[in-house]
Amino acid sequence: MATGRNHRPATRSRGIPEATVARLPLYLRALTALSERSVPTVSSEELAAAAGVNSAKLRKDFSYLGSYGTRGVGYDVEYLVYQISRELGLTQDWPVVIVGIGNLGAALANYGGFASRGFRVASLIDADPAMTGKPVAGIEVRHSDELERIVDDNGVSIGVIATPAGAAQQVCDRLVAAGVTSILNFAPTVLSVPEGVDVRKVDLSIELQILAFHEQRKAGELEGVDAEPPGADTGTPVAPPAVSVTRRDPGRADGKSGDTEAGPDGDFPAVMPA
Amino acid sequence: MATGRNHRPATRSRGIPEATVARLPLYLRALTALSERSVPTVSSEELAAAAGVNSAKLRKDFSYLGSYGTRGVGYDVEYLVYQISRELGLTQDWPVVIVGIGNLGAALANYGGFASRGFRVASLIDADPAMTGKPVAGIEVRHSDELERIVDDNGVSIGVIATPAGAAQQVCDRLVAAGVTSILNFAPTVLSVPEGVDVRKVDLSIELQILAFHEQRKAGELEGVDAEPPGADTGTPVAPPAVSVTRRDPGRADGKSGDTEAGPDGDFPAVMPA
DNA sequence: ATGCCTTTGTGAAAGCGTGCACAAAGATGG
DNA sequence: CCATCTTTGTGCACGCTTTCACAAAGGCAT
Repeated sequence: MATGRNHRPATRSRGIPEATVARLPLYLRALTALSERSVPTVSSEELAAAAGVNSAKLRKDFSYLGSYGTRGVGYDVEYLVYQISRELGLTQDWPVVIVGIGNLGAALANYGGFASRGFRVASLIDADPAMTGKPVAGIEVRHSDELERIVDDNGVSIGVIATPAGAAQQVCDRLVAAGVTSILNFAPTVLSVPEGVDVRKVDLSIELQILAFHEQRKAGELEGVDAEPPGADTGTPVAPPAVSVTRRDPGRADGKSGDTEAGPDGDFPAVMPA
Repeated sequence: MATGRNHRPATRSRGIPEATVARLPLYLRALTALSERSVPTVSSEELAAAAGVNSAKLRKDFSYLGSYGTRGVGYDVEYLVYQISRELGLTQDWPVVIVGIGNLGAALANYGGFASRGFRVASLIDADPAMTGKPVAGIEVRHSDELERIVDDNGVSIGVIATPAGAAQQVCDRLVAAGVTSILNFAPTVLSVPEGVDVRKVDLSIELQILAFHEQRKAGELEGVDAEPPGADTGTPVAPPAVSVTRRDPGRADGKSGDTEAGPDGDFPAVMPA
């Protein structure tokens, strides 16, 4: 679930629970779709279905924002779009820098819609001198030497880290020192930041592994394959057969097993490094 | 937070809480790093610090797996790596298909390390005939007409959707019909799937919006800027000024505001469409 | 105007997750 | 063999989240 640091009461921020905040973007998306179809009002039931949540939960979520509905009718779509946008801080412009223009960084930069919801790519930054000056998504990549100046000049408070894991903490430190107070981290590392800085993490590796867990569970439920009785205490902790076993993929017998960071695997550091 | 569907008791799967499962990959990563440095054992305190969690939580998490530690010493790194890998189902090979080879799909495919943790890219699939046959990351892109056959031939049970939002549900339906039972969705849509199919969602848009919320809150705490007293009931729901206001960016006055899907914004559908 | 019907907003309760604090377990040194 | 010290495993309490269920509110038809 890509959670950030949680060294705070979880429900800071004037009453609105963290869980609710995390769902507001979901509602906003559903509402925007309705708005584009010129739907004037929507009931909690309908909107909840569109957002994929329980209607009672949705009503309670909205109740934290205020009483924006009309009993017997529902919610005014446009009004709610505005209220949620305002609550999320999307009615203002957020300049964002992306650090690490590898495959992922480039993909992010290429997404033109970045600008369409209050976020604006102020700059792309990469440490590789070969990248400097190269245009990506119409923006010239700038060298990381300029990081501090870029952040300062543009008043950037949100930074996206798409570097290899090894560089992430250092980049993070520099961003924070330069004034960034919110970081979206794609690198597979636990970033340590000072109090007051928010970090959120997106990690495909983790998502896939969670899916694999459930998938295995599903497979094991049907037939007791490989399932090894849970309570079965193996007694003395015996050393495992090897780091990885039971691969049924015959090929790929090259030596590149241990994927150390900055390894040979392209420059897609944010994903699948486990 | 990229949560999947939650129409289940949350703590299904033989006792192991969902929250614990979500942290296992984190522990695994930290342990793998220790293993590479040939560290033989680690205490819950050290490992917790490396994984960025509370040590009590970590111990409780491990207690669901069994008693794999030694009091007074800690945990055997290799043994724990093996146990967690096994629990997550990473000791077997998971063939994965990626559907939608736009910027993001290509970025995912290019990540060589995909294979390094039990996941193997079985095939890349795209609906655009112009893409068919083109090699991406050394794998030929195949046309979506072949989707069913590919899934069937390779015994694929995990699918990654990186298509535009408009195509996601359709792709999802076809994947499920073909036998896929776990889906990682990068498209900004709520997918509806039959019972027994797991969906997890990764959504940069949502993460950024959550950051913006906290950022705004931080800014508002210092000075009462724009903060509008929370309890202030505006009385009758007045229509909002406009969909977006208060942008302080002077430029970008083009007409592309509403980003409908399949819009002009490149092919990075999975991110920032809100 | 009145009554009915729909839908919101919200107490209250149940369910989870987290973190404290400590007893039990095992290693280690004498 | 015993004492001490470290570290695990877990009972317990607390707080956040979710869900239920229903009264209050408002529209609408007659």
